[in-house]
Order: sequence, then structure tokens, then C-alpha cells
Amino acid sequence: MARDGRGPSMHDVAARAGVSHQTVSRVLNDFEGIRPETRERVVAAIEQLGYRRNLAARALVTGRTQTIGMIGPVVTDIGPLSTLHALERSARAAGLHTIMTSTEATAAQVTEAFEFLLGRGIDALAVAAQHQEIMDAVEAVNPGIPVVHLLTGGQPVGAAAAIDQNAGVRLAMEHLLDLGHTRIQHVMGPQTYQEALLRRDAYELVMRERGLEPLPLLAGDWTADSGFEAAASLDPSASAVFFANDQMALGALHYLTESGAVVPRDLSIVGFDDNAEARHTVPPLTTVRQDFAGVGRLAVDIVVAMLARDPLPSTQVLAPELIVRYTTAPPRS
Amino acid sequence: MARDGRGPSMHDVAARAGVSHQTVSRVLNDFEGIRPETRERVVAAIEQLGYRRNLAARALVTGRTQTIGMIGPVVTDIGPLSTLHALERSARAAGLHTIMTSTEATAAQVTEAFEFLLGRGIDALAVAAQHQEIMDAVEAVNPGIPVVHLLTGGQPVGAAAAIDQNAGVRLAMEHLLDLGHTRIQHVMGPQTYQEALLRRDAYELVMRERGLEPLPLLAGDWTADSGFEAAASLDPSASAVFFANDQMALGALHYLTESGAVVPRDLSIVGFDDNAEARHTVPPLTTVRQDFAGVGRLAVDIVVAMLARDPLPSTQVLAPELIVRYTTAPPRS
DNA sequence: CCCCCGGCTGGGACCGGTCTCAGTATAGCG
DNA sequence: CGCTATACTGAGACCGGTCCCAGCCGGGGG
Repeated sequence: MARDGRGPSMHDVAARAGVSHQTVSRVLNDFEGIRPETRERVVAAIEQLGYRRNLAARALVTGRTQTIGMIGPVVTDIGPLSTLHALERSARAAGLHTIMTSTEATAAQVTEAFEFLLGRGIDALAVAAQHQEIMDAVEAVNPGIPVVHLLTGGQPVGAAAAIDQNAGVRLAMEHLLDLGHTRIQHVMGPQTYQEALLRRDAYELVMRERGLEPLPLLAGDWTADSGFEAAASLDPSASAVFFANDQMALGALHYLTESGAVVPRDLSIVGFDDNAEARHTVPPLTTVRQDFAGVGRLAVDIVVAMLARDPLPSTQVLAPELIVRYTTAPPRS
Repeated sequence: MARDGRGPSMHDVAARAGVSHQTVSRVLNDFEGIRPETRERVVAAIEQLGYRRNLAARALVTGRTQTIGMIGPVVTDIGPLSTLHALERSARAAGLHTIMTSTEATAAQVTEAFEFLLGRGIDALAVAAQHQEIMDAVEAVNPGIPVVHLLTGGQPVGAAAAIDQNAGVRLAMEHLLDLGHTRIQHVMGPQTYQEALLRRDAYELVMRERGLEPLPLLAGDWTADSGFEAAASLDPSASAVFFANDQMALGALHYLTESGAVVPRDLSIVGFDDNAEARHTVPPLTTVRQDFAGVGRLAVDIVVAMLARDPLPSTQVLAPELIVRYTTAPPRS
């Protein structure tokens, strides 16, 4: 059956099921008038072989693809997207093209997106979705093409391009600690995100290293809204807060200003990401810059190497950078 | 030659150039050892026929596509992207798939992206790039498939789904006028964007309608940075400023706060878009909400209708909505 | 008992490219 | 002048699906 790198074809399925390729086609296209037992045999064969229909062949004969092409603007304000865009540019430079699908971060949807891309014909896949279950889902599809994960935070998950989350948190925390803060609280991202967990763990680690007890954990969902809400529940004894991203810090700044607190006099704030707005919050936000574009470029290097079957360190990690602005100062007392 | 909806094939080119399909293939793949005059004949035939290589056929035989698939997160913070995402969801509901390419907004890059998608096989195209030159470039490719433009602001450009820019500006301006402002300044977006021009024109129109002289025009590039800068050049006599988007308003708020002005007491500010941060600026921003997702859904309706050759009003326009928060108040005096 | 009809299945052409292999001039050499 | 090497071109198979049409089988009607 499957010659060289190619997957099984309709003929392979037909042979295994003991029918003709035509019958397989009919099953796939939900034709009526197929004896149930025949259909079952075909379905079973498809299952066993892991057969996937080749959309290129289909498009060739039907002349239609059932797909809408979209041309969209380049976005660099949002981390993962600027990574994807940098990847696209780098790929072009390497003579490769890219096609993209966006999806909710559920296993089912990612699996569907993956299957679609596979059918459409791709030589490699880059996934920017930092949920554990998604990595598992991608793993489960097992397509036989190189897969590289983006922005995993440096966890070992096969090939990956990431930014060192540990180092980033350490930069933020040590900045606060050096200013003299000891009551530092953390507002984490949603539990489903690897990065949120990594940042939280790093926060707790650094605190313990200094012999400090972590303050009660608060959680948001990355949005400014959730930062606003979290700010209402801050520990009164905290003198500094480390937010897992800039958006939440922005929301918190809103709440704090509204409730009469002055940042950084009353409370120091640190964000994470250094997005485009961070310079323009009031006051401008101290944060940790992540080189999202760099991750995209790195990913292409990895893909190209994997495509050429070059052994390459499969997980590449970039270092973040501390950007000190005006939301941090020594504690008040 | 070209049967039904399909474009010309290699054989058509070969016939016209008086060579074999194989020779055409060699020319396309930059093979050496082709007599210059032969090559020229082939190139000329390709040109005349508007031939485009079918990537599906190529992928079928080579087993490679030279493309990297990307799976990215859903983004709803940024207008055009949430449009694209809504389009993707709606398309799926209609049994259609989508593939996306992002690109700088230059004619050359968009043309390239379009050619690529066309080769890859698409039945329709949605373009979210509001430059005039881009619409022209897309027009020039003339692919013979339905094309729908997104977010054009309601300009007539073939099929389009848009938000009524005129109405949006009118909402913002009339809100300010009703509060008693007469010295209203406008900070527009970059001149290359249709939407920036439309908003500016609408601003001037409304002013003139009320017998008011527009104040000197300022321009930014949509970023918070540029809003910050623009705020430094505001007309001292202005009592209100209408920004062409929220990001610029956010940057301006930063500048104003820093320079001791109190919004809205000293100056009223209105933005445009109602993005996720607008609720959390200090103070929260009065702005005009655009239903970006609605545009995406509308676009699918249009595409489906065009695919079915249903006559449908080709330009669909959605109404924006005024969101009054805390950056507007009556003028001081 | 034969024929026809309908349900189900198979065979082969075809989509538009690329690949392999072979063929035809022309030039170069002895 | 004949033969081989070289430059260029052409013919046909093939990739993996879908389409059209034919064939097989069993059952019901004449």
C-alpha cells in the first residue's frame, strides 16, 4: 500500500474492504443505495488505515474546492499573531507558502482544522495554541508531517519555538524584589493555558527562593475586563502585583485609578508581553517584552530543518527582556 | 480551450504556442535547454491566455505542496480580524471552508497572495484591506470567481460588506454637537485607508452642515503612538476631539493626562471602533461601536449568493452604534 | 419460465499537472 | 562521408479522486 511518504489512497481502502474504489467514493460522499454491511466494511477499512481523502485530487476533477480564500491585514499588536505573521514572512523567504486557519482552542476544533489542512495539502504544521489538550489532540492526529509548536513556554513537546517563561517571570519578579517589595501578588491567566501555569509556577518558585510566601492567587482570562475585576480582589497587604499579561494590567490600572489609588506610589504593577498599548497606559506600564516575531522566524528554521531531515535541537527558546517604565517604585512604608 | 468555468490549461498554452505540454512545463519550471525563441513563444501564450498553473494538479503528482499550515488563535480584539473570524465560522456553518493569508497592504503583495490562493484553489475570495490600490489590484487579477470586499465603508466596489462610516461619524459628531461643542477637531487615520478618508469627509460634511468651519486636520497611523503625538499638536481652541479610532484616542489620553489636562472637563474625546480596551481607558472612552463580526457573517451570505448566481444586493451595509462613556461632557466655558 | 426492472457494484475515462523515456535534428569528430 | 554525442522536444504513464456508464444479481409480473 502506501508508497514512500504518501498516505493510503482510495485504492488501498478498496482493496482492504474487498470492494472497488468507486464504492469507497460512494461511502465517503454519503450516497444512498449501499448495502449496510458493505458500508461498514469500507468504514472499518478507512478507520484501520487512517485513510484521509486527498482534497487536491478531488479539486482537480470537480473544479471546486468549497473554500473561501481570505486576505487579511498584518497584525502585530497581538502576540501570537505577530508570531504567525513573522512565520509567514520567513517562510516566503525560504520559498515556502503558508495557509492559516484560526480556531477556538478546543481539541475538537483544532483536530478538525488540522484534518482540513492536511486534506488541503501541507508539508508541515505550526500550531499556536498553548493548551495542553491541544498539543495532545495534534499528537493524536499523527499525520506524518513535521509539526512545530509555537509559544509553548519552553515545555518539552516535540519540536517547538518558544520564549523562556521562567526567565521572563524572573526578570519581572527580581525587578520588584530589588525595589524592596516582599508582598507581591500574582494575577494569572486562565488555567487552561500552559503559559499561565508556567508563569504562576515561576512566580511561586521565585517567591519561595527568597523565603517569601506567595500571596493568594488571582486569575483572569487575559482580557482587560478580567484585570479590572481581579484588581477589586487584591490582597490589601500587597505592595506590588505581577500580572500575567499587559491587558489585565491595563484593566487593573483602570480600577485602581478609579478607586483613588496612585500607581506606583500606592502599588507597583508589572505586566507581561509589552504590547503596543503598554507604552501608553497611564502611567506607562513596566512589563516584560517577548519577541513574538522572533519565535515565528525560529519556527521556520525548525520546519526547514525537519523537512530536510536535518537533526536540529528541536526546542528553541528565546530570552525575554525587562522594560521598566513608570508603574513600579519602591514600596511605600 | 477553457471549458465551462475552468481556466486555460497547460494544453491550451501548448496548443497556442505550437509546442507540447511538456515544453510548457519545462518553461514554467525554469528548465535549462530550451531554445530562447521557443521559451518566448510559450511565455507569450501564457500571457495571452492568462494561464495560471493549477497547484492541485501539481500537488497531486509531486506529493508536496511547499506550504506550511498554521493553526492560530481566534482573535476578536482587532476589528478586521474578528470580521475574518466571524466569516470563518459562518462559512463552516454553510459547509464552506476558509484559508487565509495575511499580507502587507501593498498592491504587489496582495496580488501575490491572491495568485497563490487562486492556484491553491478557492471558489471565492474575501479581502479585508481597505486601500484603494488594493481593490484595484484585486480587480486587475480578474480571476473569474466571486470577490467580496470587507469593511470598505460602504463605497461602491463590486460586492462588499461594510459598516456605514458616514452614519458612524455622524453619531459621534452629533453627540459632541448636542453637548454644545463647536470647536471640534478631527484626528484622521492614514490617507491610504479608504476608511480614514471616509471618516474625514464625513467629519467635514457634518461640520459644514452646521455652519462650522472644520479645524486643522491632524493625521495618525491608527497606533496609540501616533495618537500620543497628535495630541501634542491639538488646536488650543478645540474643546472636543474626534479620533478616527480608539487606539489613537488611547494614546492621546495618555498625553493629555501627562500634560495635566483633565478629560472630559478640559477636553472631550470620542474614539471609533469600541475595541476591548475602550472600556478601560482612564477615563473610559466614549466611542462608536462597529459590528465587525456582523460584517463577516454578511460576507458569507453574499458569497453564497454569488456562488449560486443569485442576484443579491451586492453591497450590504451595517449600522454602527454610539457608546457613551466618560470622555465627553459639555464644553467648559 | 422468461423478461424486465431496480438495487447495488465495478470499470474506465478524465481532471491538469510532473515524471521518465524516447525521438529528432544538428553539430562534432574521425 | 558516416557515426556518435548533444541539444532540444514530444509521447505517454501516473498521481488520487469523481463522473458516466455498464454489469450483475435477485424478485415480481406476464
